[in-house]
Amino acid sequence: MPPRSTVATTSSMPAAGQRVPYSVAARELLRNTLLDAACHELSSRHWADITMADIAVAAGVSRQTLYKEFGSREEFAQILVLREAESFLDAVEQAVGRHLEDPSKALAAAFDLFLTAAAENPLLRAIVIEEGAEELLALLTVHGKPLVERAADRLTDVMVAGWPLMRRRDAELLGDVLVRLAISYAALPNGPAGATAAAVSSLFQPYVEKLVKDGLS
Amino acid sequence: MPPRSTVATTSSMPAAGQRVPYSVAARELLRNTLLDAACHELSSRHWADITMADIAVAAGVSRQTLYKEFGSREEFAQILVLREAESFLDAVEQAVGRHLEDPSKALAAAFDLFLTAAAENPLLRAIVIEEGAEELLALLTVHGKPLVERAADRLTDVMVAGWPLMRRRDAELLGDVLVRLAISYAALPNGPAGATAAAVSSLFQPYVEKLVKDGLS
DNA sequence: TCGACTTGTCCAAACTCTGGACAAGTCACC
DNA sequence: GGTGACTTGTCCAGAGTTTGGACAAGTCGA
Repeated sequence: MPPRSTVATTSSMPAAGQRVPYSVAARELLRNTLLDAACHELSSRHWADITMADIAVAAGVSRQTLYKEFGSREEFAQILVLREAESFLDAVEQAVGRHLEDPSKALAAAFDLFLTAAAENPLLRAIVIEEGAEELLALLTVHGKPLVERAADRLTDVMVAGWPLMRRRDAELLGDVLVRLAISYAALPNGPAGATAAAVSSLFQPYVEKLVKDGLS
Repeated sequence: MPPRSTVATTSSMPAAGQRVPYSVAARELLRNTLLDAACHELSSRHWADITMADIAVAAGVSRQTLYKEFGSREEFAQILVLREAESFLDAVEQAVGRHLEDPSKALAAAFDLFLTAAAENPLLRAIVIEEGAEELLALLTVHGKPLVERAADRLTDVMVAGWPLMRRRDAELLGDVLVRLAISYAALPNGPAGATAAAVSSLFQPYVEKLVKDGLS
């Protein structure tokens, strides 16, 4: 089995263990092999020092194949970041699911889990701590539209599914705000994860309780 | 993620999570996709009713590719059985490793685990319980040389590694005998797994204790 | 004995990956 | 401010795989 370090399955998780035709699985494997190779390189060098040729070689593939699969260095970086985000979102969804009875606790648990994992994640550490990763940093912030939208969407979906009385437009706002806060605290922590999570959770508690209980807008 | 149902990694398990170049991973994926497809078909039909074309289609690949990868139907079946065996051997090795201090307990635990897993394994059930799998059955018995040798080898290795005083030629005999017994009881159970395991273990206990303690031949 | 079907092999066409080349751009360094 | 070393992104011919259609030989039930 080709091992993926941080992510359980690939992006859109269709009913685990499903039968995938070889051609699809092979393409997925190629993309993951390349993304994995980049992650691996990142553990020893700065993003700015890693060339497309390095990544191709590390994946055991030609530079041409890399370009064919991900149009440009920019796109490659974008997808690298998005893939990592999916694994965080998987974890966050599970955390929320474990506290459906208490939205405030769910929020705190998800935030705590996210910040703790973020502090340990190799890719995020490379972006946040080290120099020479400005290009990647931009993908979380000024060029982070795809990331924020995708994350807010998934967060919205899990909230609407878990708390049916909550209106979608309220969940959308909350999702967007929470994602932005999460990224901010991941990029620039402010004390231990648990404390930040508790603080943010207490701040949103009244609002969330209201939405969940009587669905007011 | 390309899902393998029963086996954790592919045969010769090299230090999990190791970086594999794409071309190698892709070939492995192709083989596993085909073997998985066959397993899947076996859960609804007899082996004799499954054509090579069925397997190729189920894997999303041409019949030609299947033949190129595994010369013939015979070879394919052989490798299907051997792959399943590797997953059993992984489990058995772990069971032995958990009881290194008491060889008799190790033997009983491994035998128990093997028989229990064998009773539930879809491929083995297809061979043992259903009609129309004679071709596969032969691969465990009259044509089972590759299987028995491979299993005995791995068992020998784990014993020699775990109990250094044991002589290799004694371990080889013991490995061979145990594998043959295990196959026999898997094919034709004789009471519950635990009871069989305990009985076999008690039978071998004096011999094993002697080999482990003073390495006499 | 016939017809339907399978296995195993062949081949040309389609597709994918490779590796060498090149223009355009960046950047350190003189 | 120019030079050389290096990277990105694109191109292309050639190598390697996969495909699908075809066929001989064999099996098996009717």
